[in-house]
Amino acid sequence: MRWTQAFIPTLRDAPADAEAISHKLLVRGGFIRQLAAGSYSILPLGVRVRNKVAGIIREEMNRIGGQEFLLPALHPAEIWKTSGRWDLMGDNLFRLQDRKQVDHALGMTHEEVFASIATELFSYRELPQIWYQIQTKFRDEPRPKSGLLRVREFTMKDSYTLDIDLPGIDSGFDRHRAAYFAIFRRCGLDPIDVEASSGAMGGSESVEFMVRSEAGEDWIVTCGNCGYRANVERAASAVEPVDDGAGADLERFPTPGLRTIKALAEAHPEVASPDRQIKTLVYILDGEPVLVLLRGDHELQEQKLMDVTGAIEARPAQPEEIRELLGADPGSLGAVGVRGPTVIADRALEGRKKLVTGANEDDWHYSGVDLGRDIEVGVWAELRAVGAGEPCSVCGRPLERWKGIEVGHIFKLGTKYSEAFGATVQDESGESRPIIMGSYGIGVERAMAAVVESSHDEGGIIWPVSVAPYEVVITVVRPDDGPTMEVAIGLYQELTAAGIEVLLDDRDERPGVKFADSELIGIPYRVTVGPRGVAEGVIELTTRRGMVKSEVPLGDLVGTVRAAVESRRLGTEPS
RNA sequence: CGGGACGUAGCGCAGCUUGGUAGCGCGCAGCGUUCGGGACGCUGAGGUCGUGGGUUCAAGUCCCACCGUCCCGACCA
Repeated sequence: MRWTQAFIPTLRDAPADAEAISHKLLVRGGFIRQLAAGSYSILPLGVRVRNKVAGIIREEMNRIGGQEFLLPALHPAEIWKTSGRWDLMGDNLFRLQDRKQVDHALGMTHEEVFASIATELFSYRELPQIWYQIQTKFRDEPRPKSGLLRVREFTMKDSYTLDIDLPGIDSGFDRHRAAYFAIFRRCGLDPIDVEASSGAMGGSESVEFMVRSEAGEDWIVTCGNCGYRANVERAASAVEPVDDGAGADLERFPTPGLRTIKALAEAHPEVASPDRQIKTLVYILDGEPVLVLLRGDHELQEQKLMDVTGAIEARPAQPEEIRELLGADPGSLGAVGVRGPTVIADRALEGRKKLVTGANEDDWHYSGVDLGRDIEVGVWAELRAVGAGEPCSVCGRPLERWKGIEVGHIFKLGTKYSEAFGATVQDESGESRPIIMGSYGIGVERAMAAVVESSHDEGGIIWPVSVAPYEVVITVVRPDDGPTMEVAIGLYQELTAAGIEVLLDDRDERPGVKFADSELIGIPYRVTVGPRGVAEGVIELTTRRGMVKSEVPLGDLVGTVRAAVESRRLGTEPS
C-alpha cells in the first residue's frame, strides 16, 4: 500500500484528558476514532491489527477442535427470559422493541443462542463439541472508559464447550486455558491466569487472563513465593491470629460524636484499636437487608458477599433504611442482640472476644463483645478485601497486589443453560442428560489495546510482527528523486512478492515527519531509502523495538527483512 | 446512579470574570524556497460558539433546562 493512497490520519494533538496511553496512541496513530461514549470506529490501520488478532484466535481455536459459527447480535427477548437473564442482567442488557412492540435484546453474550442450537444434539456420541464465533457484543456499561478497554460495543471471541460429564468439561476447560495462553503470547502479551468470581454468568469455576497494566481496572493478588494468584474479588489471605485473653462482660459505654472506626480508636486506644472493633455494614441483597461484620481495619469485598449469598444485586443500605432497621445511624451500628436480618461475618472475626461495636443507639457502643456469646452469626465467610503485604493463605509469604487488564475469561457453566433450553443427550445407558457447558471469552479490541499498553515508547506504538498492521514500512526520504524512488518501488515490489505486508511512505513530507509517523503507528521494521544510501548501495534497516539501526547492502535487503519478518510472524518468537 | 470538570473551525485550545465586529497553534488548498529526524514565506478556504428557552437595545460571554463528553466511586471481554 502506498501511504499517499491510504487513509492514515495521524495526529499531533490528542485529547488531553485521555487516561489510558493505548487510547491516546491508537487515536493519534489513526487506528480508531470515537463516535460516542464507548463506541469506536475502527479505521483501516486498526482493522488490519484486529484481523491479525482475530486470525491468531481463529488458528488456536481451530487447533483445539473449535468450529466457527456466526450468530445474530439481535436476539428475541424470549431466549433471555428462558434463561432467566432478561431480568437478571438489569441495565447492562441493551433492550429494544420492533415495530410490533415485541421485545428484543442486543446480545451481550451467547449462551442462550448456543444452548438453543445445542438442542439438535441427541447422543453422547456427538460430544464433546467446541463451538465458537468472533462477533459483536453489546453491553450498556455504566461507565465506558479508557478508549477500547471498556466500551459498549466490541468484538468478542466467545466459545462454548459441550460435554457429557465432568472429566469432559475439565478437558475442554484445560484446552481453552492452553489455547488462551498461546493466543495472548502470540499477540505479544504476557498473560497470567488467576482465580476469579463467576459473577452473573453462573457456574462453578472461573479463571481470568490478566495482563499487568496500570490502565487495568482489576486488582490482582499474587504470591511471589508459591505462585498463588487470584483476582481480589476472590483472593484470600491469612490473618495473624489475635490473642484476646480471657474475655470480658458486655458493657455499654457512651461515645458521643465518635462515628468512625478511627475516631473511636483514637478516643479509646486501650480498648478500641481498629483490630479490636467490629465494623458493621448494612447491605441490601436483592431487596433483603443483611448485616455484614468485618474487623475494624478490614474492607469489604462486595463480590465475595455476592458470591457467598448468591445475590444478584448488592448495594449499601441508605441511611433511612439503616435507621428503620436498627434504630441508629451509621457510626453506632452493631449486631449484638439483633434479630431478623441475617448476620454474615468475616472469618477474621471467628472466636474473637473483648471487641467493641456499636450499640444501635446513637453515641453508644458496647465493649467486651464476644462473637460466640453476644452475636448470632448466621454465616461465616471470607468477605474482606485482601491488601498488599498480607500473608499468603497458602504459604504465609507477603502477597503482592497489582492492576491488570482482563483480556480473557473462562467459565465452567454446568447445566444452567442446557437445562433451561432442554439441550439434552442420551448417555450410554439411554438416559437423557443435560449437556454440561463451559463458556470462554476474549475481548478482541481490548486485547489490541492491551498490546499497546504493554508495548510502546515515547515515539509511539511498538507492534509485535504478529499483529502489526504492516510488517515493513519503506520510508522514501526523497520521493521526488527519480533513482531513489525507483529503488524504493523495486524493494516494495520484491518484498510484496515475497508475501510481506509493506507500506510505502511515498508522501512528499520532510523526513522527520515520516520517521515520526512510522514510529507512532509502530511498524516493526523500517526500510529507509534515500539518495545518499542509494548512491552508496546501502539501505538503512531500523527495528522499531529499541530503534536499532543497521546498514544493509541493497542486494541483501529483501533477504534480511524477509528472514526477520518470517521468523516472528507467528508470534512464537519474541519480536 | 452519586461527586467533579468540560462543550468555541478537522484536531488542540484562548476569549466568558467586566455582554458590543469570533481568535491562536496545528492541519487543509494554491504558489515558491526547502528536504536523512516533526522546515519556511506569501495567499486562501473553513465556525448554527452543543441544543432549546430566558434576561438585554445587544449574548460565545449572564440565568434556566436539556443533550453530549471526560475524570473519580459500585459492574465486565
